[in-house]
Amino acid sequence: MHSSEFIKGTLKTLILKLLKENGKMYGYEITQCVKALSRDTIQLTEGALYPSLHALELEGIVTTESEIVNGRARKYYSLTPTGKTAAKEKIAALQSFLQTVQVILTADKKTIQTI
Amino acid sequence: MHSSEFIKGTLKTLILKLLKENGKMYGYEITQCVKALSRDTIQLTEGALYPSLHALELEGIVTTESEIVNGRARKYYSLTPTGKTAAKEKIAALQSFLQTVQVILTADKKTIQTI
DNA sequence: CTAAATACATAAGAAATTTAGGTATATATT
DNA sequence: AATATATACCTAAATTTCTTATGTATTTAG
Repeated sequence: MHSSEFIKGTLKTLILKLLKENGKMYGYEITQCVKALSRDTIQLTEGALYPSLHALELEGIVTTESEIVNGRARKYYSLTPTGKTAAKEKIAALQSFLQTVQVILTADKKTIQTI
Repeated sequence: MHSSEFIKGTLKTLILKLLKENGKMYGYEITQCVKALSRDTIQLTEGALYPSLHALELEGIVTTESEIVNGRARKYYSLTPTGKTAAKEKIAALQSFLQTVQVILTADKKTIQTI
């Protein structure tokens, strides 16, 4: 279960993507979802996740509602109207960026040297 | 020329990729190369680039040689033997990570909700 | 009954980047 | 001739973001 050092900067956008598709999710659920979707290669740390969620709330991107389920507190996060717009933009921007990086990483000598 | 906030964590690996293909490059050349390969969407900042290069040198990943070209000093960076191995690993790791993130970003509701 | 899983949180420290500044030469523009 | 732009390097303070470590608490599995 080799975690990667590359999550930097992508965490918030990944959260927004999951919230966009799932409607609402709670923190622990997000960690498990990312773990499953990444085939156990990305294990979000709680020390990174919760502060990110709190920041998104402060920014007005998400709202929260607390529930007690099976005797345990859960805090559900969902996108605000502003958040939905922001999510679309962020997701598109990240996809575009990833594609650009892929182009660079897969470029061959000729392509790079003819610049 | 909209720069992205996602470069976080990928900078060193991008440098290694370019050095791997080009043999040796100097700082300014790296910024121009990334700019061109990214169609002007990624403009490396010098404040990020030079400290990264210096760190790679300290780590023994790259070595330097200075030259005067057209009356201006250039500092060429190239991979050490250790660096070549490290570069291959880093590049492969980043590609694998990017693919994983792409999978998540392009997953649809059904896929995500059936976890 | 104890460990693991579930579920939240924060805080100190480390790492990486942004922002802003500095130096200097060559070339293109006015 | 003067000025702006491009080339070429560098650093340092502040900020952001993440890791690591720690804490609390309940449920479930062994």
